[in-house]
Amino acid sequence: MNINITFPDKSVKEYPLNISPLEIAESISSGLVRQVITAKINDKLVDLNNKIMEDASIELYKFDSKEGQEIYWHSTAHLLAQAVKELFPDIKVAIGPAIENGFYYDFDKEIPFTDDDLVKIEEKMKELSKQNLEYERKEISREDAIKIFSEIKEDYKVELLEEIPEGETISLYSQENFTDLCRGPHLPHTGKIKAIKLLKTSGAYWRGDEKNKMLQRIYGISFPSNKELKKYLHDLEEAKKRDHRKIGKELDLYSISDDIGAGLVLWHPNGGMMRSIIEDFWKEQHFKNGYQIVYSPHIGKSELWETSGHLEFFTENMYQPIAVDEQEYYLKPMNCPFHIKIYNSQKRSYRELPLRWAEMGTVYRYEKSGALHGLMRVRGFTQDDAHIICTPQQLDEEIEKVLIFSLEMLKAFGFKDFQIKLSTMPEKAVGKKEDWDKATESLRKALEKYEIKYRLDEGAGAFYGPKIDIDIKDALNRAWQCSTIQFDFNLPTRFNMTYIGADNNPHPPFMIHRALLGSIERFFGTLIEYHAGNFPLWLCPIQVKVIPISEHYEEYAEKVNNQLKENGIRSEVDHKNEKIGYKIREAEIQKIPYMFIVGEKEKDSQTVSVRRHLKGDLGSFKLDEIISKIQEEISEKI
RNA sequence: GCCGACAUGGCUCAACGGUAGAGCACUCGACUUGUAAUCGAGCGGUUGUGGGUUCGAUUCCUACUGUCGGCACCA
Repeated sequence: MNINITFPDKSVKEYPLNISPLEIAESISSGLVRQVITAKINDKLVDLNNKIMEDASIELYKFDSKEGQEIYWHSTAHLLAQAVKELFPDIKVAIGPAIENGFYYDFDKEIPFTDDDLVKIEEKMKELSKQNLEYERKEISREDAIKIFSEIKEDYKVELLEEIPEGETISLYSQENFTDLCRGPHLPHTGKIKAIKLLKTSGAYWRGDEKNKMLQRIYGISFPSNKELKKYLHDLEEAKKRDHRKIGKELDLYSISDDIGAGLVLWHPNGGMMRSIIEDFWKEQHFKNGYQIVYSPHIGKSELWETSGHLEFFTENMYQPIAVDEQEYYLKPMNCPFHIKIYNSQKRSYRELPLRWAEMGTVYRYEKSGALHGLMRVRGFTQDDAHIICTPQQLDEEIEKVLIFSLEMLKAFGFKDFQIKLSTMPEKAVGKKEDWDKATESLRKALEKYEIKYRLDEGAGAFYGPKIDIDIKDALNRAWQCSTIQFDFNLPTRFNMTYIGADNNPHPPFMIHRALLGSIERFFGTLIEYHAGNFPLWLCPIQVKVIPISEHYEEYAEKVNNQLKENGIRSEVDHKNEKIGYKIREAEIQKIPYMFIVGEKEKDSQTVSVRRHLKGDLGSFKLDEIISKIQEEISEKI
């Protein structure tokens, strides 16, 4: 008896009943047999030896697909666990999934793994992979599975099994004498795993809960060829060169000093210049978008933070109070209470709304030491904060406006690649359900109206309201939340905010917190990594370095420099008594976009020889000509 | 906060149970230079901080501080 197999291109071929995806691959090409990792039969991923018992659609996946990689890495995780169990029979295994880049496996081991252990484990994995051990699937009852894992004292597996709902298929995968609870599918055998690298170890809580035991995690990656592994490791090294902490030091942008305190940032003149440009642009854009600027102090009395609820809910993130005149003052962890106080300073009419109040507000939060990270996670930072206070009728329009504003802002700085998520009501929340629904709906509508791709994060909203967050990834692919648009159903009530409606009655307004860049510090960190320090011209602290060939041309160099300055271009003359090659090298390392080389020729013809960072010599230009070219580049923000 | 690793001049890094060395940077001198490092000399460190072991520690132990990689947190 035969069955019909439909391929992704809609072509249909006839095969004998009980044929496997691997056999189908064999019928196509030997190259495919070598490369195929998994198959989707009727939209379900299966092992390659899975028998097909009816007419079906098929899709074969190689390592170049997301599906293929996931299965490949997941199988490598099993191989890792097998190797670890062989070397350390007493440890217990927990879980080991594939992740975005590679895989990990968590183990319960009293003494953490050492670097030497890692080397040994990797060797063992390679040894096991050469043995072409088959990944065998077996479906069994829950009782039997619990029995099996209880006998071998794999408590974590038993715990997982006990939580699998009744009636669900339970499958085990074994290679040789190692058996793991797993949904699968897997590679046909370990021999498919050619190149393996264990990357790092770390502690990780069982089931991601701080209250649980800390397990030992091993991260790794694998590829079908050594060449791909090498490339991956090379790319990783390259990515590390874009680290804002490294570039921040090299370009003298900022520093963080132990003597001042962890997570407290010093902005050096170069970084300060960039920050000032960013802030000027920010302010200009806010005025254009109907915002008003407010300012508020860095500290406030304890009563304020009691009213706001921060002392109750946020206290472990706040610095200790300062006692003055029998009063306690706290450094502000947020700006909102101050903006609300401005609002409450007079009776508000619906005719005034919406109000959009923005502030570059510097806040202090006591972040846990382990959370600190360069500019990305600090203890003192300046939020580009704003609060929008409006009526329910104005909600949709305000959300749309702020969403578009925020995307335009990121685009102005060159960001094209970011992830947007919509977070909805968590289990513990304040405020009326109907307000939550209205607000969430408003956020969702705005995203959909502009066809913005987003991920729905159910239950991940703040306790006080739903939100849209925009994450930007750093050089090592770690996501950092920058923009955020959050509703607040907590503070307006706590501070009893109202406006007088057309009906002459007081009504509670809607309040939206939003930060477009997030914080200047974090945003600057992502900006550095995104551009690898090769900033768009308009942001560069020094745009042109005028480099005289020798001391004889310093006068002409100064003349050029002055003309650049008069035209609003940030320039400097290199007065060092060095050869031209040295000075160019230095300017290149400093990533200065334009170098004007001036010597005899240039002086005589009143020109400059232009070199562009990373591009090289552009030839000779009349000064006016290159100045207008640069001005154009600056105004276009490219 | 938790797990692990690490901490040497401004920077990058070396060395050692017997009180530290290189390159770059910086200063001075010579050279007067044509698109990624000219040569020479000099300056610069009580080896993160405190305690302990030792005849002697920067090296070994310990606590703290900080950094790095994860985990957790992220109003």
